[in-house]
Amino acid sequence: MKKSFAMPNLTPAKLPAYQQVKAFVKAQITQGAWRPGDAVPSEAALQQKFGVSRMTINRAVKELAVEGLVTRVQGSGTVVAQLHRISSTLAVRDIHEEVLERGHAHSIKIVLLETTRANVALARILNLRVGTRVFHSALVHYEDGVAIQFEDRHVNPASAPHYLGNDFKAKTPTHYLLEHAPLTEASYSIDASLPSAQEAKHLAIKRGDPCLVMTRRTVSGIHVASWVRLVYPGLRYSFNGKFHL
Amino acid sequence: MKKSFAMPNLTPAKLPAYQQVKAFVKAQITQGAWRPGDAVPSEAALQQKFGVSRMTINRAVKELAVEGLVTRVQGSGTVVAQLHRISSTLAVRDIHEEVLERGHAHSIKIVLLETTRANVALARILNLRVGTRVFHSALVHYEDGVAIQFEDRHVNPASAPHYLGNDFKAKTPTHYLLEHAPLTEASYSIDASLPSAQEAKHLAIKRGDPCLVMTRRTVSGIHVASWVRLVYPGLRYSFNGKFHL
DNA sequence: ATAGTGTAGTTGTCTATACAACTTATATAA
DNA sequence: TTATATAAGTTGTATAGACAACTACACTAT
Repeated sequence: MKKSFAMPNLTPAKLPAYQQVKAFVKAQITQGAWRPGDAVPSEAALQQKFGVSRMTINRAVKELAVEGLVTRVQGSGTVVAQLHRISSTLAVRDIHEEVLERGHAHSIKIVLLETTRANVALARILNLRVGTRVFHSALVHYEDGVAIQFEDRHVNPASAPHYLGNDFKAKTPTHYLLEHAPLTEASYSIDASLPSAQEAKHLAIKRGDPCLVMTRRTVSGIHVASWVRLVYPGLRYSFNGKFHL
Repeated sequence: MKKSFAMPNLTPAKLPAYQQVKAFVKAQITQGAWRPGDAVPSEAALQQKFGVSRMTINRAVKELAVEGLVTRVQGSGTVVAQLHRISSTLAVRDIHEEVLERGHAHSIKIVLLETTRANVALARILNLRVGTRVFHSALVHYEDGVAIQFEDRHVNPASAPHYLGNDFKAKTPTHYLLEHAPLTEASYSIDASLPSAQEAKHLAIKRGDPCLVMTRRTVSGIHVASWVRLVYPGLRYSFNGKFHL
């Protein structure tokens, strides 16, 4: 007899013990019974209450701490966290895949591919000496023929010496770099600003149309691998996120 | 003798075993020895290698999975994750505290406080019937006298029946709502757009100056608690995030 | 008053073991 | 060929216990 027949399991299965403990604590916080700053019962107390081992309680509360619902201090205790966080994971990922996932066609126009030399500002960003050779690429990404992103990127040759040899029509810069320069660190900034004349032209928008601009600096090992400015037409694009207890 | 004298502890203390395991796996990924899609050794294999109990290995790899570096499938195994994530935690927090943390003075100007009735769009957002009473507040936040945020908020009376009775000069809407309507769910969207005439006036910017706009919808228990539009002058404000392996 | 000591309570780490749940590949039977 | 069953391997959950590390507080000696 197939197990799936014997146990249709239409009713949700009993939750693991540690999940039940988590759910209980969450409920107290959600319903306002325990307010920010209030003490959460000690592991020993919860162990008594639920009749499970301390390791199980520890796992539950530790996970809640990772999720930011409670704050733990060794030797002192656990309290309900002061602020609820929207944990939004921003993926450093290939826009090619993003577009395909939406069921649309992705295409690229190459605007510029060159080797140039770092000026003062770029040298500081990439942590290089002024005048060092750096690669420079600029391209436009289209979703179903509509321009959605202007990508202006500078790459440190020490991280990806054959960057310019890539066929960007087949493999995006992001894809190439994730392959050839494993990411160890990244920082980004999201601004609103107006496009440059070049950006406006390639995105087919007016100079006065606001844009979302993400600048991102990625580190691979000991080198700053790349610095990129991604310009999105503000009227066609937004960053979204969600959070739930 | 004080312990801090006896043990200056200038050399970093020996890491816990699970941290060492995590560091090892991270290093393999960082250095490119294990590439996305590659299999990570089984817990049994790592247990052999490090000579620790399986629980310790399990903790290490499980945490790496939470951090998004590896993907685990019960019964199958662990593989290096395909895409590295920028884990940026966006805090739903009081701008009052934010400003104070920067060592600046925070002040508020109340633009509008009223009770109104939900139109079709607002009713759908707040999950109410058209015509239901809702609270409406609009205010400007200043940092050292400079306008940094225009806050336009609609609140569901079912979640915070005494919202309008709050002294907003003393307690911001965010603060009040976090206290009176514990957050259970939130979703947000970040756009670039131009300010309305009213927003431009209160933020002391030009109609053509781009703005970062965050719209946020918060849920408390069974009710949609509030919907808010936060307008930041794009030339003075940005959202930042960081990620590291 | 001040500094140090001790103690109880709390969280952090780790072990050795056990069984459950699931995947994959192989062997077997219809 | 097509199901079905079996087995081996892997991760998920849970236990009971132990010791370490740290905090907070009361107490003591100076």
